Amino acid sequence: MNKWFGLADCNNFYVSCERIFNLSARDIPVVVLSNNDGCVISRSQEAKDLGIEMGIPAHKISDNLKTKKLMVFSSNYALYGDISSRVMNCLNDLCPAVEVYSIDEAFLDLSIIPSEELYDFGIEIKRKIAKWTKIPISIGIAPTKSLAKVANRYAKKYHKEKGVFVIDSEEILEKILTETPIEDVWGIGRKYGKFLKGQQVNTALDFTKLPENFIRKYFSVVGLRLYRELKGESCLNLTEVADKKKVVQHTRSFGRYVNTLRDLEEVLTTFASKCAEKLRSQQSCANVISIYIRTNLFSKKAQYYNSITMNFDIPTNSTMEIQQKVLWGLKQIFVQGYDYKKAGVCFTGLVPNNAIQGNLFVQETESKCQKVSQLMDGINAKFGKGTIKFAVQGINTTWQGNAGKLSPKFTTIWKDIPKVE
DNA sequence: TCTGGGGTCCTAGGACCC
DNA sequence: TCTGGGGTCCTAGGACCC
Repeated sequence: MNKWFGLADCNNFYVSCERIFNLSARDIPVVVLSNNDGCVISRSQEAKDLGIEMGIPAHKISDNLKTKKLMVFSSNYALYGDISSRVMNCLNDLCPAVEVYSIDEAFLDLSIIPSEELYDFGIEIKRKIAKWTKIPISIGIAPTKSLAKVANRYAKKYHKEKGVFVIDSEEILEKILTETPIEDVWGIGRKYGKFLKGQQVNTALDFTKLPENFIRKYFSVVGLRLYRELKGESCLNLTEVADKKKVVQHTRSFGRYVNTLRDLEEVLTTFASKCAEKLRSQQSCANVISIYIRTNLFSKKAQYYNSITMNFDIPTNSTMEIQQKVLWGLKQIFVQGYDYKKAGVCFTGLVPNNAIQGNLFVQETESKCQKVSQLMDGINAKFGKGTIKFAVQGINTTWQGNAGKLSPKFTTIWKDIPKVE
């Protein structure tokens, strides 16, 4: 039996989320900015038409703000995350099997759908998602995941009205691959794209015509898989259950410069506490923690970067234990006299809670710390994030990033729920 | 003035073991 | 003085993704 993969991808996802509740954002150019209102990370079609590029710094679109009717939003991840899970739930209801690939994309296993019905099936999914969630999606369908990606891109670009495209014959496959520039292929980034173009490999079709030993020589097995997938041989399966994270981190730029040890303590213990919550929510403990602090890379002033990596005697996810480690580590790397702009905390060596190796030489304090963390999680779940935290995390967190254009958390906070009057 | 954040996988090379 | 070969594990760095 033939395999059929679908790729459902939300169009301009963050912008589309903002448009659900904000009617004045429809039909005009809209962009959503990254954390700290730094860069453009989502654009409506109208904003794309204005020539606003993906990833450009926000200050470079200030002209558009003045002269065009451009609407700007700070990113509202509480909203996007919630809308995303609604879309994914709908896809789960409609499809035999779903792999959530990112906040706005999912692979679908459509192998049981008769091939002559695939297109209509795609149209129906799209129609229902639009009706149920107000999010427009595009769907690409093909015999491999990589080709479903290609088909999806093609649907967005050339079949915008219908938003569905199926690669179901050799002729169509060849035509699509010819019309897909190599740098637009999933898995071909800037570096490989440049290299391939230098070799006169300009389209996805050119790539599939290369001899296999060329691929083996210049690409890893990832490239080889892609090569085979583009030729129609399915190498990547659908994985319905997401694995636990292998790395958990929290890094942010600040809304203002930070110069004191005390403020950095607030920052890093806050970041560490967010990570600890993430670790507990996936029932993992960490063996290793790294922290770093840095000045503003884009500034001409004196630069400083330093990091430290520390091991725990026994893997932990307890906020208290972690914060003690952070405070000690920060003292090792902090140097007075710089304007700090960014910091981060990263946990690695993650192990499941129930598979923790004890340490002969350390007395286990299993522990009040654990209980305190669990209690705090409970309180914060009930009364809202940040209801209770450690004093070291500070109260007047003036270093927090800018988010001047933040929309309400329409679907996740009671007081923000839209009212009909 | 203002430039994001969180991930994955693979490979090469060094340390170490028998 | 002569000093092998096969293997594992870990880490850093690079490439990519959304």
